Amino acid sequence: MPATGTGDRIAEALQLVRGTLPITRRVCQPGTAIYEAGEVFRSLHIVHAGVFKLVTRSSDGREQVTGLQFKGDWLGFDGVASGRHGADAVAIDTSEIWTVRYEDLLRACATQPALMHLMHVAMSREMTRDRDMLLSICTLPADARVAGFLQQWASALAERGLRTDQITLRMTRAEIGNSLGMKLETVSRALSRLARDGLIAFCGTGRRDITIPDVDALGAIAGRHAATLQ
Amino acid sequence: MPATGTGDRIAEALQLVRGTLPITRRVCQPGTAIYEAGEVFRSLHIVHAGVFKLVTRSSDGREQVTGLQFKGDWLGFDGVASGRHGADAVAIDTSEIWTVRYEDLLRACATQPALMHLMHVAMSREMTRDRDMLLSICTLPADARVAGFLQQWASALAERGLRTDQITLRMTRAEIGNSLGMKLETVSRALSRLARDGLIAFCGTGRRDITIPDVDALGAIAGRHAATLQ
DNA sequence: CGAGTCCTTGACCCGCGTCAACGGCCGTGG
DNA sequence: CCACGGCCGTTGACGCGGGTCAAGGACTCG
Repeated sequence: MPATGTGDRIAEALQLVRGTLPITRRVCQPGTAIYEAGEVFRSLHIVHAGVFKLVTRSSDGREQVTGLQFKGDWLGFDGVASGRHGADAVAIDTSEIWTVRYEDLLRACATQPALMHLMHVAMSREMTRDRDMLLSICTLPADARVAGFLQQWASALAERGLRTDQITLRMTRAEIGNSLGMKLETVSRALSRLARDGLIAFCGTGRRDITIPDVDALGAIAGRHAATLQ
Repeated sequence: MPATGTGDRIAEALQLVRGTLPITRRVCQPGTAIYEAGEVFRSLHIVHAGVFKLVTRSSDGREQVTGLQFKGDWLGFDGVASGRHGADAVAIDTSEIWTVRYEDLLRACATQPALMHLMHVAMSREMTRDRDMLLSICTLPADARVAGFLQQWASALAERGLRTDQITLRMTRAEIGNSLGMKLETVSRALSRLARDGLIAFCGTGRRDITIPDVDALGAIAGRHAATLQ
């Protein structure tokens, strides 16, 4: 499958960063944290391969997956405001991360407007995504949220030119549930219902590999529910 | 009550922007929208007085309050990524807004690192706030969310040096509920329970003016619930 | 004084959380 | 080789928090 326009944009962005800044690369195994909440903020990171989850914690022990970052997404913006990170960034797949010192980035931005805009776009996109997430969680029932999650995952892969005919979820049911504001049993049931209705199909031995015959049909089930509201 | 450290920071930030950029000022009545979802993005806005809500909408008619912005907060970042706004920004009180063209801002940032950092801090803070919101909504029961909402509102006022002994909620129960992911009846019941337990008290004729004898006690009820989880 | 909006409170119900049992897949060690 | 325990996923039964529906009170603006 050829890279899409968005995929090209991501590649260009990565090029631009690599061309204008000193970066360090690092490969991470699933489970390793790039940074953790409370750590002093010094650097930003760009996902070059793999997937990361952002985990926000409260002082009393509650925790919440507040974002999933794919290739081209940035990590670490949460530290800019206070000088300390506000979440953990954990690899959920074998991943490669590029790291740039925030200081270097600021300096480079002064002479490279394109670079600055790039960063702003990344932050802006992330804010929009967070809000869409909030919208889904607050207004959709469990099944639609799971369907939306799969659709988002699939389109994230598609944008990056990766195969979407067969998808391997790199998260447990509990993690998916946490990121969607529901419990693991609810995720399991939702997936079973989606499979029964033919919107997805499990393949392979484990139950983490799925195929999505029609991505748009998945996205439509959110709308279908909303329609019954009126 | 004297301005706190944070209040000073906000004042300084406003000074810096006004000193280095052409801005336009505008006073808004409650209900007026600074921008709406879908509009072409050209400018950023800084709240100079009053309160704004951000309303995110889905294509099928669901809508969600995804943020409240007080003095010193910025509006419009959601438009940077795509060139179009992704939400409505609506005044919920008589407010004054300062507007700067994004283009001008970028130019000024090239020579004024402090200005650039200021903007980054504002974006970063907003992302952190969004995620804390998600955490609350996904992990706390209704009463604790309402308590947290009041606490946040009170501390937003306190940071800006405004009186917090008596607070006027500038939103209907429906709006509060929407922003917290619950229905207006649930908000009403939660407030009644908080009042019965002495954590808040209604004052004045309408039921929008409340006093909070102990702000920290309000914040603690979230933790109290979390403690029972273990 | 009437209409409209907002808020409160009760009664009922349902989606999802909780608890529990069970099966599959893995790595480890006898 | 199989036995074992740990983790993950599925499914059922049941209960509860909060959504839904409905009635009524308080305030505001004509």
